[in-house]
Amino acid sequence: MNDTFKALSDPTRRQIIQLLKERDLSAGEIADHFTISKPSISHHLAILKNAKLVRDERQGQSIIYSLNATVIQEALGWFLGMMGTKGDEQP
Amino acid sequence: MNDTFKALSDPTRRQIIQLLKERDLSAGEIADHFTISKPSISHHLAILKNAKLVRDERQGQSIIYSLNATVIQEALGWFLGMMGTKGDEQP
DNA sequence: TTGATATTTAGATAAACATCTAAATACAGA
DNA sequence: TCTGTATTTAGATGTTTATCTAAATATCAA
Repeated sequence: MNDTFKALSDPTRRQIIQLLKERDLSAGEIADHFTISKPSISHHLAILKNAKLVRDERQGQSIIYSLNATVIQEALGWFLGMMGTKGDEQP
Repeated sequence: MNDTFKALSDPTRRQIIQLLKERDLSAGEIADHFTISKPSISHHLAILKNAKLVRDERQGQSIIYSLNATVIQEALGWFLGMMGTKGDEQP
């Protein structure tokens, strides 16, 4: 779960997640939304992939990235449990 | 909001939040839960404080740390919005 | 197979970060 | 006011991280 938080600690990567919330995108399409170089975006994608927050699938020349809904939900739940304030536990 | 995620990207700091979920603690009591030095813990506390995730209040010789419930709730909401998967938006 | 497009890998660099020890500050009690 | 306790600040160090350019790999189309 540490990988998840590390992955989310970078603003570019969070923005990538938000983009993928709209629709699946190729690596190049993702890179087009940023000013940093394609290799840098590729690196960020690798980190997101390693954290299993996104999946990739080759489609011809392109590689299409998509959110891994399952792991996103898991992260959401974990975050809720971690951050939930004192009064939240109901026995 | 970037400060929030940066603050949460470190396992020690997440553990501190979990400790403070139980009850308010002095800096020293917090440090006792870890093997790293007190100055290091102090540094982590400063980062959490800067992100407004915790508050501090001097009480005699000690400084008591507590969760800032408001900001925690905000962070929770922001995270939910950020991570929420595609189907989540209901018009 | 050759050429063009899409993406990643390699290698380098500078900035940010976690950690330490030693010293400074703040407070309480005698 | 002196002493002891609690905490933070300063300064140093090694590691991790984000970024870049150049080169490698993979796929498609002619």
